[in-house]
Amino acid sequence: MDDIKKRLEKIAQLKKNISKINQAQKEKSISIVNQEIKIEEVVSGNFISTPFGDSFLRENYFPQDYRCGEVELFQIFQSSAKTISSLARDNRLREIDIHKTVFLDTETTGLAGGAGTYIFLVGVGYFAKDQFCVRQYFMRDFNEERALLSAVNELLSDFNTIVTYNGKAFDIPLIESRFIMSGMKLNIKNPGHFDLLYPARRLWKRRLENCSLSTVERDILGVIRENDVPGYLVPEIYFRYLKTKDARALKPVFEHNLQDILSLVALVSRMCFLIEDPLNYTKYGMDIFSIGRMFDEEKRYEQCTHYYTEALKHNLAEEETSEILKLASFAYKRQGEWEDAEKIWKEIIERNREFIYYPYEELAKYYEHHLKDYQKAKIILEEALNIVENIFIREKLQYRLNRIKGKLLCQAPKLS
DNA sequence: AGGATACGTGCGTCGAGGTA
DNA sequence: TACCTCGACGCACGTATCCT
Repeated sequence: MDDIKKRLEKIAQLKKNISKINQAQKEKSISIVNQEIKIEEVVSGNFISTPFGDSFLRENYFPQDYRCGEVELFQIFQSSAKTISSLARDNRLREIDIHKTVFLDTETTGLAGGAGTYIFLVGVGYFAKDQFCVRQYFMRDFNEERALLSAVNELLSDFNTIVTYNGKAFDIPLIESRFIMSGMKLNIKNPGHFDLLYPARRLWKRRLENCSLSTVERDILGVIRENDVPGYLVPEIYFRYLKTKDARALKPVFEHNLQDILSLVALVSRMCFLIEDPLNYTKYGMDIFSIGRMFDEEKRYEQCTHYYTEALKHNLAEEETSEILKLASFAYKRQGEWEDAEKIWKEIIERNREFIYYPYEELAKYYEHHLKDYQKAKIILEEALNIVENIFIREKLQYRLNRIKGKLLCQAPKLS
C-alpha cells in the first residue's frame, strides 16, 4: 500500500513539474510574441512637439533628378497651369503654384468613413527649394490623434492647393470629419483640389483594366513596387500593431504611403505631357481618342477631330473604330464641316453589317435641311426602310419620308 | 464595407429658323 | 400665324468605381 501511495505522490509531483514547465514555456512564448518594438526602431524619424503632445514624424528628401518610374519628379515644373486646370476642370487651378501645392495620401483604419474610421498615417509631399520633401505623420495610438492632426494642420497652412487620388471622396472628407470629431479647425480653408482619379479615368479607362492608382502607376508611369502591402491589409496591420506593440509590419505601410505620394507628382507631369503633346507621349490609339474626347467636351472641335483622325490610324477593334467615327462625325457637324461628316456617316453605313439608325437619320437631315436635296433624302430613307425591321424606327423613318415626298410634290412642275 | 463623384442616358424646355 | 424641326442645354436618375 505504502508503495502505491509513494508512487502516486511521485506521479503527482511529476505532474506539478510538467505543469510548471508548460507554464514557463507559455510565458516565454508570450513574451516573445508581445515583445514591444517601437516605431522609431523600425522607421527612422523623430517626435515633434505639439500643443496636444508628441507626434511621430518621418521625413524623406528626394533630389531634382529623382525618378518615379519613367518620370522625373521635377518635370512637374514644365506643366502649365492651364493644362492642369483643364485636366482638373477647375478654373481656380489656373493660378496653381507648385511651390504652394501639397500631395496628400492617408492610411486609415478602414473604408467605412464616419466616426469609426481613424487616420493613423498622413503622408504629405511638397517641393522645398531644390528638393522634394515627404513628411509622414504617424499616430502610435488613438490618444495621439489630436497631436497628429495638429502637426498636419500646421504644415497645411503653408499651402493653398491639394493633390490627391480619389481624395474628393475619401481622404479629404475623412480628414474634415476627424478634425470635427477632435474639436479642431482645419487651417487650410477652401483649397484648390486636383483629384487625379477623374482625369485618369477620362484618359485611360478605355485602355487599362481599371484606374486604381496601382494600375495607373504600373502601366502609365512604369513603377514596379517590391513587397508592396495591398491597401485592404493596411487596417489589419495597424490593429495588430496596437495589440502587440510590434511596429515591424508597419514599415511597408510607410513605404506604400511614400510611393503613393511620389506617384501623384509623377502622374501630374505625365498627364500634362500627354495632353500637350499626345502623339509624342503615347503609342496607343485609344489614348489619342480619349484626348480627342477631352477636346470635344471643351468644344475645341478642331483639335478634337484632329486627334480622332490620328486615333483612327491605329489598329483598333471594330467597336472602338465605330465609337470614334460616330463622335468624329458629330464634331464635324458642329463645326459645320458637313462634307466630312457626310463622308463618315456613309462610311459607318458601309462598315457595319448590322443596321445602325443614326447615320441614316443624319444623312436625311443633312440632305433635307441643309442641301435641300429632297431626292437624295428620299433615296437614303428608302434605303434604310428596306433594311430595318424595328417598328419604332420604321415609323420614324416613314414619317420623315412622307414629309420629304410632300416637299417633292410641291417642287414638281405643275401640269396645267 | 460607406460615401462621394463623374458619367451616361433619357426627357423636357427653349429659341431659331423654316414651312404651309 | 401656327406649326414643325433641329440643336443646345439643364435636370434627374441610375450605375460604376475608387479609397483603406
